[in-house]
Amino acid sequence: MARGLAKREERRLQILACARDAFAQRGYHGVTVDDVVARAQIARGTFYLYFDDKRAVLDALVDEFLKRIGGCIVGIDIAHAELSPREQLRQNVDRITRLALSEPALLKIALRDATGLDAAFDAKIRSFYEALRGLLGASLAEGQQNGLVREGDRAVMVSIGLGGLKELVLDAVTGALDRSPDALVEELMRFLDRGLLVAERASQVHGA
Amino acid sequence: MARGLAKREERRLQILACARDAFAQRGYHGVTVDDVVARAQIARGTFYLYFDDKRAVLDALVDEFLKRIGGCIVGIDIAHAELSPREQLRQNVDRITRLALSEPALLKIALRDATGLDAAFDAKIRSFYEALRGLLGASLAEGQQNGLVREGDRAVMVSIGLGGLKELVLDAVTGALDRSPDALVEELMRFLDRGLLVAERASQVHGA
Amino acid sequence: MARGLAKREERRLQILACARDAFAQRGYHGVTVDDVVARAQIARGTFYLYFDDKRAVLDALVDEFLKRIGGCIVGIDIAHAELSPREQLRQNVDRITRLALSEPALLKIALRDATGLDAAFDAKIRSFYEALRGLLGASLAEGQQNGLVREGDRAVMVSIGLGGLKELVLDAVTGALDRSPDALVEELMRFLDRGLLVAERASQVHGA
Amino acid sequence: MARGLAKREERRLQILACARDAFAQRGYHGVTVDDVVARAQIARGTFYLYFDDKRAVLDALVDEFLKRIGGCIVGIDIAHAELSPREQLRQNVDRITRLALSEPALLKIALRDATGLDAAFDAKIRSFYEALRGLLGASLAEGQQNGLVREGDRAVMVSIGLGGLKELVLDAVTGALDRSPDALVEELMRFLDRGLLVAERASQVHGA
DNA sequence: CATGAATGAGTTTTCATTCAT
DNA sequence: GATGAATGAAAACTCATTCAT
Repeated sequence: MARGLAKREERRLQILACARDAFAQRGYHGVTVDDVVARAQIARGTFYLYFDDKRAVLDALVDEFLKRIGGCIVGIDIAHAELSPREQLRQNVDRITRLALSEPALLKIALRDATGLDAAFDAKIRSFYEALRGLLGASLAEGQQNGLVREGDRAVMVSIGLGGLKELVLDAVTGALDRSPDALVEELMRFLDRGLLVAERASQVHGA
Repeated sequence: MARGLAKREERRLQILACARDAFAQRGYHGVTVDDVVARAQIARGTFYLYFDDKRAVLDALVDEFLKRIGGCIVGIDIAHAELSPREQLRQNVDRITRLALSEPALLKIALRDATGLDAAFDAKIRSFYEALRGLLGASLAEGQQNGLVREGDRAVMVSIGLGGLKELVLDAVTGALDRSPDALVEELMRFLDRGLLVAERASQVHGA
Repeated sequence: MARGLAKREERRLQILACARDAFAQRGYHGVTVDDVVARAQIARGTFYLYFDDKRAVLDALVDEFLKRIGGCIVGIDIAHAELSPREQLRQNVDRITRLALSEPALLKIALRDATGLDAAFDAKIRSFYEALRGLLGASLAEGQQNGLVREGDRAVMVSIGLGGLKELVLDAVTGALDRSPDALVEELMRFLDRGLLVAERASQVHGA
Repeated sequence: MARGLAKREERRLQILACARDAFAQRGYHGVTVDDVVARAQIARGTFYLYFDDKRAVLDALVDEFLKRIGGCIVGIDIAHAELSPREQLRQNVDRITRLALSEPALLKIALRDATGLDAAFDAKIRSFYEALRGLLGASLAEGQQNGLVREGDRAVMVSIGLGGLKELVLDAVTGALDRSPDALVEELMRFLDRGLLVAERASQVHGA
């Protein structure tokens, strides 16, 4: 019985993997259930023994990916004994980046296909983002109170930061940007540390 | 004759506007030609008098939007008489932001639907991005040579900057972020100016 | 007024000619009303000022062609003062062949497209054939009574003869057979001479 | 598995038969896929499990028919031990005639619908005719050399002979000519005897 | 459980015909 | 009369889903 369950789970994962690769290559709408079952070498009907419908596969893939992304995020403890808040942040970014690069297919799917499908799906994605934005916003607030984060509109900061990270890993995964995870993380941290421009600051320094 | 052409163009625009709104609301794949013609209050066949197929409408919408986005971007002249490079950059960002916020539907379509459709479409989008990345990369290089931009991996900087801007305007347009264009632009410029974090730098300064 | 009518007729003929060429090239079903009006350089609506519908054009073309074919056929007068029955037959064949070769487009249309369209059309074609078969059958009967035509199943003879002539002119017109009308007629007559007619041979024998 | 294949072939044949009857009655263009599936009592989608499109059904029907017609044709062996060349020719005609009369629907389709559809189809039909004409022409040439066939333009003879046969079987099948296959064949042979062949006549003359 | 043949709702697209200008 | 934009019925085709074996 346990054996049977394990086998069932195995096949479920096989279907998920095949669907994931297909979705990543041709997009959710460009993939038919036929494509998936052909890759998985199963019969069409079998697919429906494991998933309610085509959408459910995307659901499962995205849910799992979001869960794993969520698992990468560890709240920052300002009073941490060993790690500075910045280092904790860096490790968060590092974990996310490594996960993203290790799952290029899932990343593409989550960022490209998992939006605009239907109301229920959008709500799920949106709720994940809201939660994430809330968490990050709170962290920024705490950081600001402790002088670790500059003053500024936190919601906007979150958008920029998240967008920057998303584009970074997406570009890395689609080949537009061929860098090691380390390089990406370090460069992102520098961005957070200092931004991009020196001119104004220099003049301010001169002016000071 | 001129009258006829004007009328034709008018109807074309009417169809484009209806399709744009439909796409923005339900996504390209969630919209049927029937939906579009119902909105436009025209017959199904009329649609095909103005566009070869559904894809052609998306093409037209995205092409035009990319063209307008491109029109917002003015190369930065370091030797400009009146405007500092930073101010020129700010104006670029400002124009793009205002355009994006003034066309929420097009923005959603361009960022959500215009990818993963088919090879031809992907190639077009990709080529736009490549060109944009090239332009920005070159600007960064020049900025670095002139001490206006900090050292760093320019391709990565471009990804982060573009991603930040994209997410910012998308969040603004989808309601996740309710801010005036001015506020968004100013906050983005602060990000470019200084990044996000102060703690480490402060401690480094203290340590120095 | 007469002028106006002449003009109207002229345009009607122009449309007919364009439709004829289009039908001959691409077949009735492969031709759209658009194709015809484009060739005729008229507006779509104008077409319907001259013909009730697309079928009516085919009707007109085929009717006229059948009428002209019918006009080629002159009943054979056994007691003719100058021309032998065989010569009268030869002239019939000659006229038909020349007409067919002079109107390749109409010939193709009449033999390829004018069948299987709808009941009414089929009935018309069928009635033409029936009349033709009746006429030829009667001629054969008279010929048999007068010893000019060998005994045999007249209906079958008619089928074979008509089929042979049809294929001959069709092959000539489609390029499968590049011969002068004279050559075609002479060869067909030889076929009839030694296969259908006894009179000439008989008389030759008698004369010998 | 073998069972499954047999079942599949059975259904394929069922669809072909229904399409064949529909095409024969209303012509290829007058038949919709819906008509065919209604006759076959299957769902629309099922049709497309067995054929790529409507054209493919016609293709299959015509291909098979042409193959069967081709199978009726046996090259004539002048030195045959038992059968005279004429008898061999008669048997060829007999086989074709019987096949044609046994498949009235296919005959109508092959002769009426299978032309002017599209370039590919036309090319196929044309190539069949060319091959047939080539074969018959060569036979005639050999017959002429051996004094079995009268002198004359062989290509023209072929056209007339083929046309005669085509019209004969078509008339028989459409009801214009109600005769037994034997009667048709005998009458056609008489036509050829006294129109194409010299041997018999020569002997008759000699006998006289 | 697994299969894959069958289903039929849903879309796209064409094109003969109409009608306001 | 002439025009050509607009119409919408009709057809082909796809594909997610079901169900008998």
